[in-house]
Formats: sequence, C-alpha cells, structure tokens
Amino acid sequence: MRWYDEHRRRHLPWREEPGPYRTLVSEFMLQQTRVETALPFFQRFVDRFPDFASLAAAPLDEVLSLWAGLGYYSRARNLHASARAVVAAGSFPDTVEGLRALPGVGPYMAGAIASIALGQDVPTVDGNIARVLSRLHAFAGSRAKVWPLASLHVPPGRAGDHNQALMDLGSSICVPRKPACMICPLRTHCVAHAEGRPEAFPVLPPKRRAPRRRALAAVWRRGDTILLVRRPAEGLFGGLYDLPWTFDDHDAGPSALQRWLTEELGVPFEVGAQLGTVRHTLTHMRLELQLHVVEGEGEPRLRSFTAARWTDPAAPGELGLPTLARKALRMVIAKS
DNA sequence: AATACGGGGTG
DNA sequence: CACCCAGTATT
Repeated sequence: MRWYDEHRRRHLPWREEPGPYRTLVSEFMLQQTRVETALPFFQRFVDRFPDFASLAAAPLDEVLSLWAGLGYYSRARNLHASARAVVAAGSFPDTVEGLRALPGVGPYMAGAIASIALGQDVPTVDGNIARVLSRLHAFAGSRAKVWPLASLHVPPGRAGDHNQALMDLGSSICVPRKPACMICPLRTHCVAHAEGRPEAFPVLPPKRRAPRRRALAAVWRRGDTILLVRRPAEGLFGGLYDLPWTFDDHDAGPSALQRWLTEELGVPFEVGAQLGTVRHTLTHMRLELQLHVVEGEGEPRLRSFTAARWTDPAAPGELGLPTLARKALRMVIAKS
C-alpha cells in the first residue's frame, strides 16, 4: 500500500473523478482490454454520455457506434442495459449482490466497484490480482480458488486502494513474463520468488489453437455506395453494421454465397469477380473473408439482419463498424 | 469445466 | 507468422 500511495499510483481519467458512473463505464471497458487500448474510447464515451441519464436515454445504435473497434460488443449492450436499470431503479446498487444483478457485471466487477466506488471492504480477483497472489503464495490453484486468498489480504477501510494497488502491481511489475522481482515491494514476502520460479504461477488452463475458418462476403454496389447490414443483436459483432457474409467451411465457393444471399436478402443474385481476401483473428477463430462482387436487382428485404444501409465505403460516418468490416471496406476502396 | 465473444501487443 | 493477454454469460 505504501508503494501505491507513494508515486506508483497510475493517473487515469476514471480515477481523477471516481464515482459510480465513471467507475462502471471504465470497468466494462477494461474487461479483457488493456488500459492503453481503452483510454481513448473512455474519453469519447464519457464526453458523449456524461452520466447514467444520458446513456440510458441514448439509442443502442449510438452506444455501439462509440464502442466500435473496442471488441466484445455484448459489453456495450450490457452497459447500456445496466444504465437503464439504474435509472429505472432510481439509484445505484449499494451491495455486491445488487451490482451482480446488473447485466454484464460478474464477480470481478462487483468486487471492484463495491470496493472502489462504494468504499466497501470486499476483495476482487482479475487476471493481475490472480497472478500476484498466486506467486505470493506459490499457489497453483485455478482463478476461482484465489478468492479466499484475496479475502485474507483486504485491509479494513482501504479495500478499493488495496485492490487497485494489486492490479497496478500486476500490470507493471508482477507481469506474466520476466517479472521485475528486483524492484517489487512484495519481494521479501513472495514464496514463488524465494523458490526462484515466479513464472511457474499462475497455472493457466491449456489453450487450444483457434481454428481457421473461411467465409464469403458480398460487395453489392449501387452508385458510389455498397450495402451494409446490421447484424442480429446477439452473437458475433451483435448489433453492429457489417458487409453481408457467411461461413463457407466446406469451401463450396460462390454458389454457396449466391444461395445464402438470395435467401437472406430476398432478391436473386449473381456472384461475380473476387475482390480479395481479408484476414482477421478473433479469440476463437482465424477468419479468412473472401470478398466477391455481386449483382442483384431491387431493394433488400431483411431476414436475420435488422437493418440495411447503402453506404459510401470511404465515409461510413457514425455507423458502428467492427474492425473486420473496416478492413473489408479498405479493401473495397483499394480495388475500386 | 468448456465455449463464445474482439482486438491489440510482442518476439 | 506464432504466441500472449484477459471477464462474463451460457451450457
């Protein structure tokens, strides 16, 4: 804690003006996301939506548009729903159980917000804290089993600072590989360091390699624009705009795209030249999206998709586009 | 306990 | 290119 109080505390926008709203927004953004990545998104987000009321009043499309590029879009949907729940309830939850009931708030966030924004003496465990405590105790158990250890360390009255100090320590000194044990304030207490094997902890579950998946996308031109569709609310890139595309794992080729497109958009299509291939890696797959020019007559009708827009690929404007769609648009422009 | 769900970083 | 990082919901 002394390490944290004396100059090691990171200065972050959500720490300058702590409070339930900014803490909630920052924690949603920081799930699975590095501080440096989330920073510009946080600024834009709270500029546009400074409080619960403005966020709750906004249409989901606008929230997703600000989230576009940050990933894990269910977080944006859950944050929006949480803001509406807070406004409907008339107050911010004041217990861990109440926080846990907000959509998208799990055990880590509930503990983090209760300790940081509500000043309660509760522990929390994220990847950083799990790593620090696993090493401190040379503990080889899973993430879930670190919680009892975390409870042991919570100092009465300063749980919020304590939890943030552990996270800062984990992200700056007790890092996954080549931790800086020589300058670590916990060095003299750390069992893993004493045993000379800090990198042996934490013990992580084995990871499988993401399979490679092929997909076919349609570039349907009309004048200077191409067709973008809004994806279903749930699932991959849920609620965001995208080129229409479908998986083609069995390599069926253009005929598969033709059939799928006609079914999905309600008009007959012909599939033309291949524009190129966009590669994009997600957590659970490596996607190879092959772009094809298609020709169709009339206006699209909607089945799975929830909206369709003719859009200038060079100026998609406020449309919420995932990074994969942005890559695809860049290729469309390059081949124009 | 396993899987879906983005995107960015480093070597 | 390969490998690494990191919460929640769902099943």
